[in-house]
Amino acid sequence: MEHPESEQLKQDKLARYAKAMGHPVRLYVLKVLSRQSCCYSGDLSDELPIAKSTLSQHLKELKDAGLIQGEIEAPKIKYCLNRANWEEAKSLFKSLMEP
Amino acid sequence: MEHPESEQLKQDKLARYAKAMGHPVRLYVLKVLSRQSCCYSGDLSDELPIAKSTLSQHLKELKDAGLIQGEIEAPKIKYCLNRANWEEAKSLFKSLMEP
DNA sequence: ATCTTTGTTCGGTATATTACGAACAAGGAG
DNA sequence: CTCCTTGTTCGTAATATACCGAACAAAGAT
Repeated sequence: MEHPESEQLKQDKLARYAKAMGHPVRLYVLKVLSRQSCCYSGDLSDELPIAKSTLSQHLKELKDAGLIQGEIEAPKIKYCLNRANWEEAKSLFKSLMEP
Repeated sequence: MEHPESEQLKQDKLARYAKAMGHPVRLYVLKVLSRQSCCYSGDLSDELPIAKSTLSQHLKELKDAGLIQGEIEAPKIKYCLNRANWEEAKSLFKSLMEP
């Protein structure tokens, strides 16, 4: 019997998730999204003391890491957690920290 | 009744922990240490395909983030998890991901 | 006192991150 | 069509990260 996924691969995945979470702004976004279904970029922009373009960059990083996803709802964009990957991240953190 | 610690502060702490965990090598070190009490830098060096100096840098980052601590046991250095902070990190991740 | 082992620190380089404002798209409103 | 709103992308700059080999420091071994 072997692993369906190598430890190495899991490690790299978790590192990727952790890295994406390694900034206060991105963590804030994730917190908001984990507590409500979705939100608009503008909502976040109102609450955060950073330029729109900077926020956009952070959202892109979260998207690239697979933690969130955006859906166009013109003229806005609705952001939600990527639930599947969020659960995966949770499970990877758990198995690291609660062996 | 209020928070003994502001949400903001917790967020920043978690971001700091997450950032420290955001690299495969550092994650590997943490995994090893979470499964055995301690280890020596040399043990890690043998298993990792990176220069000693690079490993040393990663260990320093983990130390600066408060996740590990080193104890001199000449001529080696024994590294252990910083249990208190490890538990704190665990709890912060939990409260983010399992609200 | 010299050698050896173990790690850290230094110097250097390449790449990545964070941030901003200005310019640019996309699409609804008037 | 022209304006307005919403976000992204571009250009740029400062700082941080990741990595290596060489030099250095500490302390036990010979």
